[in-house]
Amino acid sequence: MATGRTHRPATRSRGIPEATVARLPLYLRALTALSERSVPTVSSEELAAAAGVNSAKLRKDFSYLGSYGTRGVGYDVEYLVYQISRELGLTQDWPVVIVGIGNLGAALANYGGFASRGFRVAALIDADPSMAGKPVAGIPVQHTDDLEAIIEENGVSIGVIATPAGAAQQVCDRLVAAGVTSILNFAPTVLSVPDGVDVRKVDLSIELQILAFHEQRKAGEEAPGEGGADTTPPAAPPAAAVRRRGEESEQGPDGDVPAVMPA
Amino acid sequence: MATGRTHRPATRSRGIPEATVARLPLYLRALTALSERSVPTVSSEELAAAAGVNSAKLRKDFSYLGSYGTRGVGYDVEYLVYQISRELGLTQDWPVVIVGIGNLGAALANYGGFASRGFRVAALIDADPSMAGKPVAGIPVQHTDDLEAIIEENGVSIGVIATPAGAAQQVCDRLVAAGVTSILNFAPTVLSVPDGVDVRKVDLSIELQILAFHEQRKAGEEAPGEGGADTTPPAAPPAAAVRRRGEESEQGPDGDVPAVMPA
DNA sequence: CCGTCTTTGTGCACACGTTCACAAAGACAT
DNA sequence: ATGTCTTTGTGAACGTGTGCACAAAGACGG
Repeated sequence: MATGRTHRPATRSRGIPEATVARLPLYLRALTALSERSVPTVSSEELAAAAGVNSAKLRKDFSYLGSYGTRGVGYDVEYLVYQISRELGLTQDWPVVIVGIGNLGAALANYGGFASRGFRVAALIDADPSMAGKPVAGIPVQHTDDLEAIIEENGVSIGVIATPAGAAQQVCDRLVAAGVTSILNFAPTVLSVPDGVDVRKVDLSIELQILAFHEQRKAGEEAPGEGGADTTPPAAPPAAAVRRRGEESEQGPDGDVPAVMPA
Repeated sequence: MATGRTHRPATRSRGIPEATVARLPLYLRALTALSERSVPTVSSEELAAAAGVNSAKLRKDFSYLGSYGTRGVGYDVEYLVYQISRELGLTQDWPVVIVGIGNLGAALANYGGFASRGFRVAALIDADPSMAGKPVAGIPVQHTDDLEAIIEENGVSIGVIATPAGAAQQVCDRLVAAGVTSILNFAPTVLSVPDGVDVRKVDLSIELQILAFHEQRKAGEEAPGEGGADTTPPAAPPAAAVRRRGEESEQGPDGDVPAVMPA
């Protein structure tokens, strides 16, 4: 039970809200593009459009960083690029390791956007001995046995897990034990980590399921009277669990999908 | 300016909160694992632990679906699997196309978790003529020219974009024009889509930058007096933009990083 | 049939995030 | 200098999400 926390209540450390932090990279990318086109300044309106957000939100986000920006003019692109980079910690180099060099791991290793912004692939690690030494994206794959040594030697604090689900927790534990305190998890599993370790997950399957939900919603609203069960009615509920559905006063008052009553 | 909406305010269609929808796949995965182990029932406490969330949150999430579950006992695993699957629209098959068969696209095509839950890779599409016909993950790659025909023939409503950033918007436009209404975007760009089209993005670079932020935060708190600028002080702000920083009454009252004063 | 014990379902309070709308700050022209 | 005009920075209102804590529901034993 007390193995480790999975949720992260400690995020609200100081100052910048988590939602804002998550948008900073977006702003940074838009600003970088402007910088490459030698645009000297942008208004919040323009930048917001480029980043795909609301201009008020953008201004509030920036207000957490400080009062950069000039009223009546806008923001100095170069200056803002630097400020956001600094805030995100991109003025220094972050060595990362990728564990699990299958299809996905290899794709990640080859991904250009990695190195572009302060991140450097320090090592590729795989459990398959036959992969050892084989270069992927110009970097020789190393064996899992050396994981701890690699982490320590390179001062790695960010690890990327691209292993099968079954191996993820074990790899995670070893990474954490070796000193990694931030993990990006591509394996479809919930990772347990001790306090102080950040985990972010990227899960293709989950994203698709969320899309499917909305997709179904759209289809059901256009063509009503179709969104019922179309496969075999499933196992019956334990006893008399199927009863109300939107009865208390909550929920929408329109023709809802009735709870499937089997048996 | 009025090219298309990027934010999605239309999500709150009816009933189930977006945050809950995003967690349903998590519950479903945990439940499926239990189902395979032939566990008949789970309590909210157990299931919450398996899904890495708070049990109160889980119960509230389920309460939006209806009153499945038996007090004093818990939830019937099989029944709940079905209910969530149905709610997510996984009782039907969703044909998807993957556009851009590079390293990442190929990895996605090979990803097993795809087919496992209602999703079927209907086609792989790439702009490179030399790839046409070449099988990836057992599916022959087709050329971009046939995109519209493929979408229509297969009734595809979900598209995955794994192209380089430069091509993403163009591909997106074609997908949408051909009838796709949900897009999963792996390209590091903001996509503009008309109302009614859902876009979810997966961006490795952004995730890493968020981790870097927290990583820097951790390092800065442990060893104070180190987290300053360590690269060249950047371009000067436009005029006199650098002034206050946490002066109004907001922000943490401790020794903050002073705004770098260049020149 | 009644009492006890477990676990759900949810009202309520609070925290977080978003958006509006406007005063204040400065650029720029005259 | 002074006035006008643009755009920032932010107070305040609102909406969404989270977590506590407890009443109600039902299983189960006697």
